[in-house]
Amino acid sequence: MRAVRPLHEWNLQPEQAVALQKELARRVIREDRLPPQVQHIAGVDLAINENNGLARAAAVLLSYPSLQLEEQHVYEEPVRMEYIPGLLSFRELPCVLGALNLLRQEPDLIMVDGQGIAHPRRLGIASHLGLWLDLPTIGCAKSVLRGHYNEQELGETVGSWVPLLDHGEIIGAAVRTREHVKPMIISIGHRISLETSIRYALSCCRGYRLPEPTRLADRLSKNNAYREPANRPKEGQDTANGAVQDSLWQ
DNA sequence: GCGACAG
DNA sequence: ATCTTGTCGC
Repeated sequence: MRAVRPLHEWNLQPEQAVALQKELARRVIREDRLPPQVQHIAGVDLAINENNGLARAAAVLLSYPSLQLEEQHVYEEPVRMEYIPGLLSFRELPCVLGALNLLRQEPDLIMVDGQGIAHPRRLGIASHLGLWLDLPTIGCAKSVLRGHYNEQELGETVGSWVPLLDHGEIIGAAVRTREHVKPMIISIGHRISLETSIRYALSCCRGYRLPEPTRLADRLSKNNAYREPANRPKEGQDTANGAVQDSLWQ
């Protein structure tokens, strides 16, 4: 993907990061500023391997609306910061950017595993990423960080949704992406409206709770992460080698 | 002081 | 995020 101008430093103290978030939040665009024809949607996620201290980010690119997988990349680097609620982007974004940088095709829209503006300072990881790349983004979280919604009024059928409210302000929506399953928390990331965000989130679902972009990125970030079965001889491998390795197991 | 707290 | 077996329901 094209190179972008860094917005700021990443290695900041928590209080500096908080101050920066307040500053950046003012730049988030909450209206639709995306191509009339969205043809490619990217999904990103990150997993951590506690065995080696590495964070592995995954970026996938899907065609839209067909949702065919066109690209998938992973990028690893050491975990740089502990998890602090509200400061997730400072822990995960540098690595996520590394994965997105491997894309050949620039996406029209990016879906992120986490909040957009449904955040204490209105700058969740999706919004932060959108500002950094100046691309439309949507926050697709599995749970609430900030705000509340009325569970009673949320229907059980796919497509129903209720607003996520923070002291009366609408900061997102609880969206039923799958029947009888906990709703996704969808919020504006950047350069998109809430209504449009919900529309894309739903049109990217294929029978699972998570929209495909995020679901596939989530899977990719975990699958390659520390999953090499021990010495299992492969087809066509020298039998003598297998014998030697078998003996080493004794 | 107590509760809440993306991933 | 990660751990972790069975279990309830469409």
